[in-house]
Amino acid sequence: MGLTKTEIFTAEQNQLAQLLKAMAHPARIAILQRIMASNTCICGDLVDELGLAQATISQHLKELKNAGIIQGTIEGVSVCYCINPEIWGLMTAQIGTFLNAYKGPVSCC
Amino acid sequence: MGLTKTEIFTAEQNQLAQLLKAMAHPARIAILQRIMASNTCICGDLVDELGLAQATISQHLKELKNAGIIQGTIEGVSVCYCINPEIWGLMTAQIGTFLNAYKGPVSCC
DNA sequence: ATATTCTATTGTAATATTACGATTAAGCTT
DNA sequence: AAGCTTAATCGTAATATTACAATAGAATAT
Repeated sequence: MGLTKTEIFTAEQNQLAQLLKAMAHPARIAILQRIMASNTCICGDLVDELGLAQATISQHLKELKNAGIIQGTIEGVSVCYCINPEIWGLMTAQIGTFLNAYKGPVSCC
Repeated sequence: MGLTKTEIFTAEQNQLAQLLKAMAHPARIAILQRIMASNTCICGDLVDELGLAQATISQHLKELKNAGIIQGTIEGVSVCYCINPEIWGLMTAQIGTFLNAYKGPVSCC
């Protein structure tokens, strides 16, 4: 045990869960907010601004990158991260569809 | 180590992360979708319809309840779960604000 | 070439999550 | 009361996550 039974769920459910999971950590939310705040991308600034070790930031960035939410390009000696516009759009739509499926309290407990 | 350093993040970041985390599992997404599908609430139906053990479903329901996303009322011998309208609304707004903070690719990598 | 800077990776410890069998608790039914 | 149904809880095993020090890799600067 201990591992999610992905095979019993739909691809959409698994994908949505994966995207939500990628953002479901305060550090990663902070990272995404920081990237969005400066249109121009950043990188090692995150290490200074958030109070986490460099290895930890790098690990969080990797998770966001694996989920496809951000992308990084090497800019000389440093790495420039930014939002992946397509994935962000798809994700926003997918989350919106899910959340808007709720049509208020009809007759419930 | 091994525990999230919540103290270095804002209350908003921690709260949003917590809500996202509560939904960041295909089983919990399936549960929420199932609850939304039948306006009228369900309970043990989930055990039959999802392919997970009763204890596992109960555990997932508990997490959703802890996050405030759903609420359960005892209905005789069974328990009726439904969406918590207020939290759902707040959550939708909070996630929307976060996702809409991204204003497309301005000049990035 | 050597040093410096920046980031990724490796290794590791602490903790959390996921899943399920077994048990308990609470409410009907007879 | 005794039995049945439904759901929560406990205990446990397997795996995943979070965080960091230490190290490695890659590009620039001296």
